[in-house]
Amino acid sequence: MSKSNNVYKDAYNRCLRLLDETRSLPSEPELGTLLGVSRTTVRSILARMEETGLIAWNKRAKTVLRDPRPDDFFPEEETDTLAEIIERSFMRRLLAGGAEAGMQINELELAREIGVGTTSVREFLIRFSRFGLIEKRRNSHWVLKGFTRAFALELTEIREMFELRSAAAFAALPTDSPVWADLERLEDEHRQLAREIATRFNAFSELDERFHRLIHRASRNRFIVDFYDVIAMIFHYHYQWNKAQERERNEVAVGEHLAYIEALKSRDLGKVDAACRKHLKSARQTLLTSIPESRSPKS
Amino acid sequence: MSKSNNVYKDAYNRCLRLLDETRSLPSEPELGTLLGVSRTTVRSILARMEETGLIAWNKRAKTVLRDPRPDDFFPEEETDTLAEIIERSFMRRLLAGGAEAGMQINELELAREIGVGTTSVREFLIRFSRFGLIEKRRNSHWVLKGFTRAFALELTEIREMFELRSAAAFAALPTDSPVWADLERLEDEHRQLAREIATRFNAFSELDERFHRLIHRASRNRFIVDFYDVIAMIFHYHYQWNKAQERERNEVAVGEHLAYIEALKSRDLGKVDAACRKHLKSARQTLLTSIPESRSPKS
DNA sequence: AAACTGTTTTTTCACGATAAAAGACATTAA
DNA sequence: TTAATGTCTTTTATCGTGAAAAAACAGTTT
Repeated sequence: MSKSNNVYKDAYNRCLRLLDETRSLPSEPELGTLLGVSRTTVRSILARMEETGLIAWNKRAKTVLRDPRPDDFFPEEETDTLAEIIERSFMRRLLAGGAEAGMQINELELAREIGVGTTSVREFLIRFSRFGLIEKRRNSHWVLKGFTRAFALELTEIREMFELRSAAAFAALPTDSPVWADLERLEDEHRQLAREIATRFNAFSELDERFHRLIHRASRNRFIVDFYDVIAMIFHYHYQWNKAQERERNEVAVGEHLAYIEALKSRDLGKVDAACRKHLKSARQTLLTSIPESRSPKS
Repeated sequence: MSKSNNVYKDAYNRCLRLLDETRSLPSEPELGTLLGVSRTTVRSILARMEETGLIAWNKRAKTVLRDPRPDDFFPEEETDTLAEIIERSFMRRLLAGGAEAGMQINELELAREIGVGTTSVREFLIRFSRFGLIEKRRNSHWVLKGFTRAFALELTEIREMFELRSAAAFAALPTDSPVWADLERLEDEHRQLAREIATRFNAFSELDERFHRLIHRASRNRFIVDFYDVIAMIFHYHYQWNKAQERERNEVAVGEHLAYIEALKSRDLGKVDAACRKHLKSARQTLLTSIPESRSPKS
């Protein structure tokens, strides 16, 4: 089977959505940058669109013939990367109980269960290892360290250290820095969400990530910026896992973000520190309450 | 070729050194734990030792017949892991000039040049990416970010944050904690080295790593402990690269370590902070002076 | 019966091969 | 003569395969 063409399928679907807006498509290189793929892939997309009668394609002329129908799209699940598929499978197993700390992870078994080659699983595990949840025994298997209370505490300790520093750096940024406009925009989005919190509360997690990433970027330190990947990953699955009082939690968080933004805009380091601390404290609390008490944390 | 038997060869060599000390070898499982390999490998080793007339092997009886000769050993280079070989090759290219920031890395070319499969190179690059020196373009090549001044500054910023916190945690450890004995032992080694600094100054880098790892471990935070891998890696190659004034630098560092150890033993947080800061500052300076001025740091 | 040795099965590690995707080069149109 | 299209080459992503190494099982010895 060697390689799935999910890049093509995903780009094709995104290109279909473009069709609604225009009567004719731009040049191949332009489409390429627009979709984030190479011209080779763009041409496959165009070829198929011609075949299915969506467009007429002759050299530079790419005229839209009809609007895309639902069945023109490739099914969602065929557009995922292998890495995403493996990650989801792995996290499901990890969170859906029975994942005791110390348990060993079998590459071959995982690969068979997901229906992929061992190489992909190996590469996934290597990439995943930086999240601190698994560990490799030299020349041997991987060991699961478990999504425990200790893990959450270690993670949040670093997070707090990094974010306090980033927030301070943010506040010290010159007034003409473009981040202030970004912050303004995020503030608007927060206010909007606050108004519609009753119905749109699940839109928070995405906004949360963008907000914190903006702040972390102010540190101008790749290790701090990269570490947010760990946090984002954990919170991503945590949100899916723990739906208890989601609406209330998010409402509180939006309020804290707004206060935090206010503090940043004041550029008063004392206020920034206080607002940041307050938010991080409740974020930690949220994470901690969702973790079941650890059983017997051995070695 | 599929897989080299470097585990066997390395364990065999180490086992040869064991032969000098005893008249007969222990049981297979015991040898296994001693050498850190499985019983399967132990049996291969014993089989070969019997063949070459080093021992007589009959079930439990493994009597040493003669002392090992130099030519009994496998050549050193055959005992390295593929990962080590790739890392060395890669770092040599990276440090030996011509490694401009922004340059792209070609898996296939690297693999061919080193004479290994692409899979091993890919896995190496994924593992190596956490050091922050390279970055992956989705569905495409890796990009070298370069061993620049900016990199060194970002690295040391985190290092200082982590070490100051770890040192404070260390000083707060209860008196009956085993780390105090470890520290005592390290202090002795430092004193010894200080006395013989003229001849043994290159023994410092190994001692340095052990000392700092001991301190970082006091943080009881996996992210802090793991981050020392990044530091260790950089300093390892940095030591090989920059030999200028090595003796003087190391002499100074040993002195700083001793003051640092003294401060830790006093358990006075103010003193610890001061000693730690002082040492980290000069460590940063050392690293920075060895990096040539960056040319044009783009994007 | 506890700990060892002998044997078999399973898993990890690394390779070469192949389709997807990217990239480079040659050609043509505006 | 610039920027597109058409064509060809190279690189990346993924798999199946096989040897090395680990692990499990079964039979022995003390």
